[in-house]
Amino acid sequence: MIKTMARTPPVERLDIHNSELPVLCRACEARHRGVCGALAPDQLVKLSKHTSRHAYGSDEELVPAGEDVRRYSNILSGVVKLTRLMADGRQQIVGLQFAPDFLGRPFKSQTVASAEAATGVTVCSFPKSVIEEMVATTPELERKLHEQALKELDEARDWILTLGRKSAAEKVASFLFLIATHIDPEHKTEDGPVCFELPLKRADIADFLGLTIETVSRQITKLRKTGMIVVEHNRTVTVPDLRRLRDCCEIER
Amino acid sequence: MIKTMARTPPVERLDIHNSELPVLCRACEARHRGVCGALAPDQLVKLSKHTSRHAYGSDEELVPAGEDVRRYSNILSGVVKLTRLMADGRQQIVGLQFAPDFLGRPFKSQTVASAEAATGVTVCSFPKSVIEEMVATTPELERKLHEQALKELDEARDWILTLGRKSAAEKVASFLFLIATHIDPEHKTEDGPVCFELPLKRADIADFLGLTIETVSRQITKLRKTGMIVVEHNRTVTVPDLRRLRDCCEIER
DNA sequence: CGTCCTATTGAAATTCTTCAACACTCGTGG
DNA sequence: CCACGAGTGTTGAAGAATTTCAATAGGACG
Repeated sequence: MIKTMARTPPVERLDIHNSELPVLCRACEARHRGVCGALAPDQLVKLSKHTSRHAYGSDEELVPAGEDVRRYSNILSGVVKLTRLMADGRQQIVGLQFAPDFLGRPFKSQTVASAEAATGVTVCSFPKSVIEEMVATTPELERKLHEQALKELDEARDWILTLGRKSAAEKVASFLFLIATHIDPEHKTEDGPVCFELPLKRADIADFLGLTIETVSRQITKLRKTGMIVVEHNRTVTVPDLRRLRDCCEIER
Repeated sequence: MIKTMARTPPVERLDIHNSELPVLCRACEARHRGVCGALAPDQLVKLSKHTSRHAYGSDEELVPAGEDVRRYSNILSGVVKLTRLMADGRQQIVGLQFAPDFLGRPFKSQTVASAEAATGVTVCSFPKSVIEEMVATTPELERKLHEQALKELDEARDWILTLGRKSAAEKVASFLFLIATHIDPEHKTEDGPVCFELPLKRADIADFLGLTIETVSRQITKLRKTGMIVVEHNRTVTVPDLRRLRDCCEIER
């Protein structure tokens, strides 16, 4: 599970209104840091009437590409990959989303990318129409969605640099750094030691980095052998010194 | 040049109010298809009080990376490249913008990418503060900006696929196809013959595609020799059959 | 006419992919 | 309890794609 912002929930205000909130929303992360934070209690009540939770297993498709989408979602837990497919089967992950990100393309019923669960994923979903109605009357909601779009755009452009100009070694280091700094919402450090579960298998990492499985594997081995990371059970990664890993990414400016 | 929306300008309404419009805005493209389309005449008057036009030569910097930005702009003509630089000098273009795109990162004073003129560029610029004030009171303006952000996000993800999974030949074909379909706002065809000036020199194309100048040159030569394109004076490109070029991009889904 | 900038082309070097073999884990069922 | 297969990950060697280095050419401009 991952959070995108460090802000702590406004506890007192929450206590006051908690009884007015739908049961579903009371303990929900997205209520504070996600788009629902822009909604008033009565709006949440209205929304929750059409809301349902879903769980998906690894590699299950949440939103198929090219289909008419009628529902939007909030990611409650897990990691979602947005993937694009080419005619000959080549695949590329064009975005990763973590809780409590909003899932869906506002103002468009079709997306070229499909959304798949990378790990186990739970979402809270609601009809497009209800959200679009609320967007029209609640500027704060549009602001939230706008800000998420801008954040995703920033991230996409970061990734364009990585894909276009970095070597395989730097790509893998950049990926690990990305996960290390995104996987734990509280632990927003950029240095020191970190330990986490890789949310993606090698094939997904390869599709994210524009590499092959084998190259990813070799680069991970290299990072292991230089002590940059420690890997257990293929998925559990420990980074003894995050700053040293960061240096492998060659990011700057 | 690119359109953000398919909607045709409301001609009658324009005639009625034309005399109320600032002189600068009357003939402006951004007035209809850009963000200014969301503004009422009195807002345009207010904005135009703080507005100024600027012209930039090729490779001039419009917005430096990492600096505090106090002004936003509309691109009136020309092509702007958003570039990111790595510590060792490697460079990547993370986005291309055409008239009448909006230039600036709402809600943030710093950007990691710098904006440079790829061709000669003219912009209409205004203080950040004025726009942010108007955004707060004019939902249509935020909507426009939101939609542009989403459009740019879609384009960035298209490009992630190109960078991550396409061969050099497909990348160059994709770039030419992109330019061919974006350079002329009126001529929105996806097939038939097209002729245009390349807005980027080889070094820029390389930085956009994550390749070297030499590879770009070789791939262009290959496309020339197969009759896919005709090139004059290094910059003037004719595509006899746009659909055939599109097939070289291997896009799908 | 020389210089700078841009673009092209060739040959060698490097990086990454492809193909192939193998190892590990986890369930299932004999 | 072990064999089996599927899914996942690692490693090696050969091959292909792209980069690097180097040389050349053309145009614009003083």
